Amino acid sequence: LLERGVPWGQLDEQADFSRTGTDSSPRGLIFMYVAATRNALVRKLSAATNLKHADVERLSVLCAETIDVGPGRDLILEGDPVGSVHLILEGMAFRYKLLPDGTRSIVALMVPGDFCDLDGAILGRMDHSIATADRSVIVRVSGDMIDSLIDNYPRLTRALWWCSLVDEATLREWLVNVGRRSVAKRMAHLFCELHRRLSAVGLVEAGSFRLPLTQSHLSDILGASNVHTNRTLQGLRRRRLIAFERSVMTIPDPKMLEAFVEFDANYLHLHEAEHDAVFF
Amino acid sequence: LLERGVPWGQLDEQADFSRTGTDSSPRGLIFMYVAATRNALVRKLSAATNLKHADVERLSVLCAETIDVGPGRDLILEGDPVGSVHLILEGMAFRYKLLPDGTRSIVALMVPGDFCDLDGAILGRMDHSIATADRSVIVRVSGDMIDSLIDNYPRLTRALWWCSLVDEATLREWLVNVGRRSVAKRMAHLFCELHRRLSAVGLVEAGSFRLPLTQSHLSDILGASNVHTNRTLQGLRRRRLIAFERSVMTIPDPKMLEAFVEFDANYLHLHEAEHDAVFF
DNA sequence: CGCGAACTTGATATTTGTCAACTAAGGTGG
DNA sequence: CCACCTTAGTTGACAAATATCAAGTTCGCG
Repeated sequence: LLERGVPWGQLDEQADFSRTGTDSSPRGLIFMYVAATRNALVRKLSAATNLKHADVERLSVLCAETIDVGPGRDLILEGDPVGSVHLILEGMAFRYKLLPDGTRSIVALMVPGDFCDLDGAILGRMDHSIATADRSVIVRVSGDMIDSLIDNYPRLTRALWWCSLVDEATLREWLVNVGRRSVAKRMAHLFCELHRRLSAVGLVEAGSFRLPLTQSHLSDILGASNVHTNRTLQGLRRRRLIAFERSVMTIPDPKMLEAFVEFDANYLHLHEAEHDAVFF
Repeated sequence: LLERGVPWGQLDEQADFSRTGTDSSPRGLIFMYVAATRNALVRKLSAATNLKHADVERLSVLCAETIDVGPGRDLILEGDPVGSVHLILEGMAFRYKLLPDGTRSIVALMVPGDFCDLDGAILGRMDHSIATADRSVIVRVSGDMIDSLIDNYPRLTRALWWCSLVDEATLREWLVNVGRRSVAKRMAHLFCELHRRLSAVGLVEAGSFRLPLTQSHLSDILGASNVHTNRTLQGLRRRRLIAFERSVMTIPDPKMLEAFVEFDANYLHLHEAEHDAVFF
């Protein structure tokens, strides 16, 4: 759905009308349609809040400058001041903290449509680091733009705030996960979550999605040792709850996996409200 | 510092000038001074962002209606729609989730100056429950007020957003804590955090603060069993790192406790910026 | 003075971590 | 195209951390 490296600003004339079924739309609506189709962020926000034409246009304008980053690269480090905000367009990134003994703890995964350091921009300084897990296409938005957005676009501000609150809700669920579930269930829960989140942005096909994480990444997400993560993964494979190789995760029966952990997706706040303002 | 049940709006004439050392302040400044002294929220926000006179006044107006709640009472339950927002004035509350098997996981502690369900107000529905840990005085702000605030007070909106981002940062640190530290260190880390947070709102006296949590609460925060929590607590007591009885926590040597867990308070974002706009 | 909740203790079971070796896969220079 | 090298993944044996179970004991309060 997202074509690698094509800035949305240039996509106006490539609109696919199969969904609107009309060619009499004013240019602005075409733009919005393209943006909404191509941009996981706009899609996410539209599902949750009632954005108006001007909001979506403004949001799309933000996304002029994209950068292409290889896998395993730090985007920003703990302690850095934050001047600009990054938004994942393609690929995957993660938030992490290093303990004094060198142990790593991964505290969030970011998929297309997610902001990386919106929090840092408001708080002023990063209290954690961010790195890519995969080759990624990322939009850089200047801090000034965020500031002016807060001053002039209350609906958009609310939408971005909404984003950071969904991140927070996810963090709460991860905390429950690590605090109160066995490693096998933690792992299954993580995979259920990713399945849902990636489905929501159209990145799951036939139960499969790209998951560019090593077992070491998984360990640092789940708070487990590498050895135990390895054995747990094998356990889930043996039960045919998942298949995972070469960075491709396949969940043959999502219902079964969700039943295994009694997964409740409410915390992801997907499809929270029916949107009505984006296309009309 | 906070006198039980006295709405701040009525405190104008009770101002204590010991800190300003002047009696020529215009009435507005007196009001702001009182609000900033009495209201942990205003204090917190002022430390982080540059609020103007009108912002502080607006913030104080929000706090007209207070309610008094006993300990161990649910304020709001998972799944509830959120119509109004609660702010802790006095006491302590916590966020929690219940797993299908009845296990509880506590995912946040709220102290005076913290919002309870600002997240629910923006997201629309609670994805977790909130209960008091102690008898508490709580301000109820209507959702409409929050809405109009977002539309008309961008600086305040940013300040409230800032609050929710600090909550998020705290959640990340809790996740690291539970995922990567032994129970003893988790516990020490929690106590370090509370010491800092309560100090910031003036609730620590001579190394002691009220901590109305049972060992069962602690277990559900730390992701440990009751028995293990009990033994770990005894271990910290034996090493004279803490004293904790009758809901009073005493930390004889905070430096020593912080050294024990290599505590780094950056994530709390206290004293982030020097404020200049509140008193002048 | 008695009752329930909170706390404490010992014995034992389970989960998970650590260590040390080994195998497989992908990438690189000759 | 192969030899090498590095990283990721795998395995078994063992140790440590933590949970569970089943009794107590103490504390606060009516």
